[in-house]
Amino acid sequence: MADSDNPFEALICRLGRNHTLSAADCAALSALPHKLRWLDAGTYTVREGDVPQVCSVLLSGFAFRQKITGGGARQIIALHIPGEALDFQNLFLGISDHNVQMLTRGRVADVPIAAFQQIAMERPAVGRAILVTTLIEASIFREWVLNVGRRDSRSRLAHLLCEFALRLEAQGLADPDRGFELPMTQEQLADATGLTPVHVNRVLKTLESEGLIARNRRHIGFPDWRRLRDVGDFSQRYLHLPEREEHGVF
Amino acid sequence: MADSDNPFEALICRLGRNHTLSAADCAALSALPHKLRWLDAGTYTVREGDVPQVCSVLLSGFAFRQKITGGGARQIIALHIPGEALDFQNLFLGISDHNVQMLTRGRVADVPIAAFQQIAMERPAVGRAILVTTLIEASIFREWVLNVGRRDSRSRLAHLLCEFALRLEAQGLADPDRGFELPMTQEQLADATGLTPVHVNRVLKTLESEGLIARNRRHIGFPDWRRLRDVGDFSQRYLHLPEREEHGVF
DNA sequence: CGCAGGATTGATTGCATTCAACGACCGTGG
DNA sequence: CCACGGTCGTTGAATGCAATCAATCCTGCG
Repeated sequence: MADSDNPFEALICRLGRNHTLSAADCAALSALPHKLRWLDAGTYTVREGDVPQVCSVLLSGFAFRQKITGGGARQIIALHIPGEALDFQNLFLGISDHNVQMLTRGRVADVPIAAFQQIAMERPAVGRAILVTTLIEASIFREWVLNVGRRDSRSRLAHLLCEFALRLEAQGLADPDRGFELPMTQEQLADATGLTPVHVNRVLKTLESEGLIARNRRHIGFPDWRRLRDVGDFSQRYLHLPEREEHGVF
Repeated sequence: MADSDNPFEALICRLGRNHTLSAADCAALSALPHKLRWLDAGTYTVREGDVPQVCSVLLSGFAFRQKITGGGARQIIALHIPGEALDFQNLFLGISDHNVQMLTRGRVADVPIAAFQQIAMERPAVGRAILVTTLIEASIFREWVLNVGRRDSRSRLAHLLCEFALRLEAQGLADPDRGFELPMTQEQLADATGLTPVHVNRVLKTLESEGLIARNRRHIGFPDWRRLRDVGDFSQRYLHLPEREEHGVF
């Protein structure tokens, strides 16, 4: 292991967010065998059709899931932020039905699938935490079906920005007051929203001109979170974030 | 219990499809406490915002998941056929983030959530079978994001029909050679594909005139399955059906 | 018979796409 | 240091797919 710090700290925090883990559970998670790797943007961690042998845990940087149509059109299905495991979806399924790729350069810890399966079966609380995490991912998939199926371009983008901001905040990776660095090109935004890059560009400019977002290169600010949230028809219920008092700004 | 037959037979068969269950596991499932109910088309089994107390198992008829935008547009997220549990997605999540509704009149067995949680925690094989089932549902959500996000109307509808046909067949509920009875209005098809009812009507007529489907009221036949599959850009990998020889017709 | 829900058809509109070009930024290498 | 190439972002004009609006047609049913 390259560093003294526990690389699974963020993951444990993430898993513990929706289901309490004992100290022993956390220790077992920390002791998972793994290999650390740096991956460049665009690197695949899972390919459709493969039978994954390891489950990568994202330590830094960002990743995404995508599928491609026969015609070559790409749809981004989900975004992943540090602290999330990239492969729970494939843990028990065998052949992968989609691709997982790095959005930016970042570091991952590759854990053998068998090790995750074992810990999930031997430690009910961990198994349950993993199940809950995958269920939340499924909830996000559902919201994306709605987003892409029934919202107009303006709402779609606003919704995507809201989701990303809130998830970053929940993981302690961004202070929404200051906005965040959106690690995506407009082409990737297009693939995530089912639009074209050109149209994404126009909609972003619209949102900016309306004072709903502030842009500085890839940095996105939220001058009027409430209104952006309304435009994006955004309700955070589907993220199943733990209970807490209303956030000041959000 | 109203009838002598085991109402969970189809569910057990379904759960066992992707993960072997012991006789004891099956017996435990069969012994789940439950109440049988007949539900009319349109009846909700879960409502967004509710904390479900029971998990309904669909015994006959069809059901679907849906979400509504603030503007009132509805998106159908998934379809459910007999033998499927309607609420694994909410089993461990608390507040439901979407609605589940009957598509047709049908019969369900309501099982207390706690009973399902208990059996899942006490019987690792059952827990794993439930996990795998929810992962497959998630895989279907992903494919729907792609379908709605990146396919044109013709492909979307063709894809939907292919999926439904294959799932019915896998559950032994339809013989694809003879087609099947599609339990949806064109408006519901529209909500499932992110289109308008009017456009669904036109696309269906196109598919029919091209010889890709045969229609007789709600009955859909497949005069040229291969071509329909191609038009729908359909690959059954994402359904994670158990391995077996290629189907004669499909 | 008449009603109601769903299916069908036509005419028109509009949102997003497509095609094409240009511009801005950045790292690289001469 | 600056020219160069590549990626990404921006803009304009034209096109097109699906939406919208509005009737009309079926068909089962009370």
